[in-house]
Amino acid sequence: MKEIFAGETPPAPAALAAKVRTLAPSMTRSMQRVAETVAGDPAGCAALTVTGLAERTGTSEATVVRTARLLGYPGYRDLRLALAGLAAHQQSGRAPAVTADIAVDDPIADVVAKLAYDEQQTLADTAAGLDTVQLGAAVSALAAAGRIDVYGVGASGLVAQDLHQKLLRIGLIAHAFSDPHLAVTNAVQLRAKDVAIAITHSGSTGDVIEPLRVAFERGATTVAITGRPDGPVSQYADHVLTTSTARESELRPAAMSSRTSQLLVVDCLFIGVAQRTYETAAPALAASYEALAHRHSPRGSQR
Amino acid sequence: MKEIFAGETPPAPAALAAKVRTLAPSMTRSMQRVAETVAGDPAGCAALTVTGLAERTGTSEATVVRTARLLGYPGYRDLRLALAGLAAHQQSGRAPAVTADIAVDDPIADVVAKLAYDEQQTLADTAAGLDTVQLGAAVSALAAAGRIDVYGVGASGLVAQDLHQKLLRIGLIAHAFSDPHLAVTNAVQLRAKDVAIAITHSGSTGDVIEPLRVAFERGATTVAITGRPDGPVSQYADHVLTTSTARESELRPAAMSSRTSQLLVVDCLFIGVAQRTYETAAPALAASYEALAHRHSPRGSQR
DNA sequence: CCGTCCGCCGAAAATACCTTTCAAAGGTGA
DNA sequence: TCACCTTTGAAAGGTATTTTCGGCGGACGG
Repeated sequence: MKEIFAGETPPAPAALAAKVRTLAPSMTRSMQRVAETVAGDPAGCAALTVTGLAERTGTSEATVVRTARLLGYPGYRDLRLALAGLAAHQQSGRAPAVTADIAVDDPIADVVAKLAYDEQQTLADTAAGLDTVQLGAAVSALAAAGRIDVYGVGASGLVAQDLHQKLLRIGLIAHAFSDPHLAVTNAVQLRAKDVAIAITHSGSTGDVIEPLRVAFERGATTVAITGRPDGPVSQYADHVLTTSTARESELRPAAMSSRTSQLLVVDCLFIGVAQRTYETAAPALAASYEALAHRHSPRGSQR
Repeated sequence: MKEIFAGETPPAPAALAAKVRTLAPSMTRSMQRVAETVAGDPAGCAALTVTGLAERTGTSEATVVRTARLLGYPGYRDLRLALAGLAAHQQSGRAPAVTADIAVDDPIADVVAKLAYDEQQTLADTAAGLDTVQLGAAVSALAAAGRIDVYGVGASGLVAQDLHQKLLRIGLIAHAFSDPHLAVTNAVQLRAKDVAIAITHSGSTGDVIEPLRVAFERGATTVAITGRPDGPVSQYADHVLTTSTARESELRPAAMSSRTSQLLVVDCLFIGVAQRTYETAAPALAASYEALAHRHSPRGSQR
């Protein structure tokens, strides 16, 4: 678990709000105050010195610097620069309207609009926060893998299956496990050239970490897709792909936005692998399409 | 002679290049060098300290500060902040390339951007095209249903399972079938108060239409979630919810965007039902959250 | 051609700001 | 309750920025 955090986050362009949300759970109270203040008013904070921001948040300079570090910057100075950039950025793109939470008495049309907006937001945040270097490394590993195991339980289990289906379609040998026992017993079979992928929003789902650990110890390349890159799962992951965490509410469980985010990551992995293995992937995709065609409207369909 | 410049120029937003040109004649040689460097590469200069910029322009710190003053900023620090903002601004200006298709040789970062953009587009299209009346009717049927069966095969099967999981979470009696035989044999059991939902992008997947037909004939309320509302599946559907179809390409199969679209519809159904059955849904959601909590980070996480 | 003046320039001192260290306060589990 | 670990802010320690100040070079008049 040596340098999991080394270069974990690039300077971060505009996805600051998303990053704050992602990292908030792993922050201490005072750091959260700082992070929220910063995310809430980038422009205002950019004008403040360390001391100023410390006063405004009722904390100390040290805490402000610590927060800046956690957000991926070398120090406060750089956070401040990023803040200035972000301020200029959102100055141009005027604010949207449907930021409100979904309420019990919202008419159905509002629900549609808000959900769509939230999911779009989640996608944007995920894309902005995704470390393309890690992604590229994961793609390379997948493209060269002899065998690929994907672990996920609950809502993440469906994402695991989605990835599984996709990889099969381009001719790779992949398996998806939702059963922790099966996952572990199969993980034991993995060799150095193989790849194991764990999908967990919380980053601390034991049922998923365990098989990844086994795969890691067997020498396989391991990938974690998680919303908590600092969580336990990262200990056994060679490459960590961070999904974004949207605000949740009583009616909108976290599973919903995490799923959207995870699926985007999975899609990126898939496309990336398909590019690398184009020679075999393209015909395989075409073949699977062909094979399905005749299953559409074979019976019935008399107008 | 301190405040000659006080209030002379406002912070200056993005018209820095223009200001440089305007003020250039009144500048001394070294100051012009600094100003031109800054105007030429705002992003690069934003990363430099006073000393760095002084070296790069072959001048001294004092000159850099003097230049910053002349440009209307209190000091170099503020010029640098403005520079960072300007850099971010013109960074965002160059992003219209994402409308293009995903190519085999796209760098991974482009893949991420394009995929995210496409999926966002799909969401917007779906939300815009969704018939809220049909949706409301479907929600009512679900909220009042005694039993709910969901059919979907292939990629749509995962969506069916997603809906299934969600409905279970709020205490409804739901089942998802990917196996056409099981689906049909179970559809026979449905009664008038029950609901059957078929999910098929093509609208003509026989394996899914067949159980829906059975359910329809048994008198259950039937719902179709399809990208082809004019397809055969609609014959047996009381309510048709239309998903949007994004352009697909060789590398990006239709399944990808249809899934995004279907999931949004499913989410809307879920939230809608949760609203209608709030009294029972809220505690059920809370309970399922509670039940899962202790499965997170049971082991590991030393450090 | 020389001397003096004037304004530009940069080295270095002075200051403001940022970062690090360290010890105390607060919380947690045994 | 105690020991231990985490969090936190005060203050020391560094760096970056600003200011000061004297030198340098050109311009102009003698």
